[in-house]
Amino acid sequence: MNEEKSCIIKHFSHYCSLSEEEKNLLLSLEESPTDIKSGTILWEMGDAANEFCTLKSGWAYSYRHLENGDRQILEVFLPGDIIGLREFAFSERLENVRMIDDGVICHFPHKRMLDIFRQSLPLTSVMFAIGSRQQALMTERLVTLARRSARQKMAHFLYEMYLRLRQTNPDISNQFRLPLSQEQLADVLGLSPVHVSRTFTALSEDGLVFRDRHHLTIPDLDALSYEGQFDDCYLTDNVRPLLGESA
Amino acid sequence: MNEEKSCIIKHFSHYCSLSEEEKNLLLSLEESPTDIKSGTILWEMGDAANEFCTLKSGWAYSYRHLENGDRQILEVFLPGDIIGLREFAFSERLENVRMIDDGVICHFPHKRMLDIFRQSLPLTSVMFAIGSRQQALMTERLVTLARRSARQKMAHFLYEMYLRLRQTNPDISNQFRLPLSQEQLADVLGLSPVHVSRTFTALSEDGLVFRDRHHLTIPDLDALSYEGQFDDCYLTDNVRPLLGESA
DNA sequence: TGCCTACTACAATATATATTATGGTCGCGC
DNA sequence: GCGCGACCATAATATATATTGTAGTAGGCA
Repeated sequence: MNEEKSCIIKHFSHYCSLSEEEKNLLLSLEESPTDIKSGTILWEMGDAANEFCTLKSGWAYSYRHLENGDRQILEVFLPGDIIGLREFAFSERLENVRMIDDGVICHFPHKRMLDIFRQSLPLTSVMFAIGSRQQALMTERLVTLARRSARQKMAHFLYEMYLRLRQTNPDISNQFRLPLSQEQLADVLGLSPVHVSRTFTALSEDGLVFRDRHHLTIPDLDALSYEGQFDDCYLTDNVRPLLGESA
Repeated sequence: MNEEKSCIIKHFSHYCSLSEEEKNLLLSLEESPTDIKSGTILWEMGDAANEFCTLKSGWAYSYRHLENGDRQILEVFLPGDIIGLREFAFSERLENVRMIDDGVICHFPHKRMLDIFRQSLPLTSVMFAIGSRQQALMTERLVTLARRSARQKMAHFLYEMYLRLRQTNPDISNQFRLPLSQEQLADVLGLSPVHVSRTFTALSEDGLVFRDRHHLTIPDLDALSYEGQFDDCYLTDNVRPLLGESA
C-alpha cells in the first residue's frame, strides 16, 4: 500500500487505527485524481450535489455571496479534508467552493458513503466524528465571530490554521505558508480588508505575528493562542477512543 | 406503537419513511423519560461525554461562557431534537446545556449510536443527515452573525424558529410562544440586550414582529423572511431522498 | 525597461452597536 | 395591598469597526 501518499488515510488515522481493509476502502475514495488549477470553482450554490471531493493537495475554501455584495468564507480546506460533507443531506449545493492553490482532487459519489456505512463500523464512526469535529470547529468560529474583537478573531484564526496544519504535518514549525490574501482573511473573519491590514500591523507591533505576503511567522505560539483566547479542547487529543467503545 | 407520542419519530420521519423495526430502534432511545425543571443544567463543559439526550418536551439551549463574562448561546433545542450530537467525537462536553422550560428528557449512551450504525443503514444515513443539517443551520447563523445587521439577525432568527417549530408542528400559526428573554436572544445573536430591545421596537414600528413577553406574532411571514434575507434552501424540503439512493 | 495589476498601508470620516444609566411595568411572596 | 425582583424601554454617550480615498510596493508581462 502506498499509504504514505494518502492524505485521507493520514487524516483518518488521527481518529483510530485502520485495518488494511479499511485503508483500501479509504483509498478507493481517492481514485481518479484530477489536477485542478488555482481559482477554479469546484461547484456553486444550487448545483446538483451528489458527490464529495477529497483534497489530495492544494487549499480550497467554501463561501457564500450575500445580497449586498459581501462574501463570507465558511471554511478553509486543507489537504486530506473531505469537501462537501455538509451537503450529504441535500440535493443541491449550499455553498460555492473554490481552489486557492493549484491542487489535486478526487471525486466520489454520495453512494460510496453508504458503502462505507455498510462495510465498516469504525469508518462510519470516524465519518461521524469528523462531522462532529467540523461542527466543533464551526462552533468555535461562531463564538469568535459573534463576540470577539478583530484582534482576537485574527489571532484565533491564525492559531487554528497552525494547529490544523500540524495535524497532518507534524513537523511544521512556527513559520508556514498561508496562501490567503488580506481580502480573503477579511471574508473569513467578517471584517473589512482595511481592518485586517490594520490588525496585522497592530499584531506585529506587539510581536505576535509577522506576515510577509503569504509567509507567516509566529514567534510565540502560546502568546498567540492566548491572545485569541484559544481553547484547545475542540481540536486536540481528546478525540474519543471510538474503537474501544465498539468492542 | 404509540408513535403518535414520539417527537423523535416525527423528527426522523421528516427525512425518510421508517419501517416498524426502525421505529422500535428509535423508540428505544426514548426509554426512561425523566422530568426536568426549567433552569436545570444538563451538563457543563468538561463533564464526561458519553451519552446523548433526546428532548421529549420543553426547550433547552447550549452555551459557552467567555473570559470577559459574555455568554454565547450556540443552539436552541426544541422537542424532538437530540442534544449532544456534536460531542460524539469527544470525551468531554464542549458546551453547557440548560433547560429553558420544564421538560422531559431521555438519556441514551453513545454506544447505542453504534447499535444504530450496525442495525440500520437508513437510520445511519438519517443521523448523518441530521448532523449535516445542523451544520447547515449553523453555517447560516454564522453568516448572519458575521455579516448582517442587528435587524437582520433578529428577523433571521425569529423566522428560523418559526420554520423549525413548524417542522414538527405543522399546524403552527403566525403566533407562537418563544420562551426566550431579550437577554437570551442577545446571547444567541451576539448583541447587547439593550440593542435587542431597540431592535424589537424598530421591527414592531415597521409591523414586522410583535412581541408580548413570550408571545410572538408575525403578521407577514414573507416580509420577515425577506427582512432577514432568509434563504429557505437549507431548511426546507430538498432534503435528499436517502432511501432512494441506498436501494 | 517600463507599464499594469493585485495587494497592501494608512488617514479621515461615518456608522452601527455597546455601555451606562434611569425609570417603568408586571408578577409574585408576604 | 405592599414591596421586591425580573424584565423591558429609552436616552446619552462611548467605541470599534466600516467606508472611502489615496498612495506605495512587488511581481508578471510586453
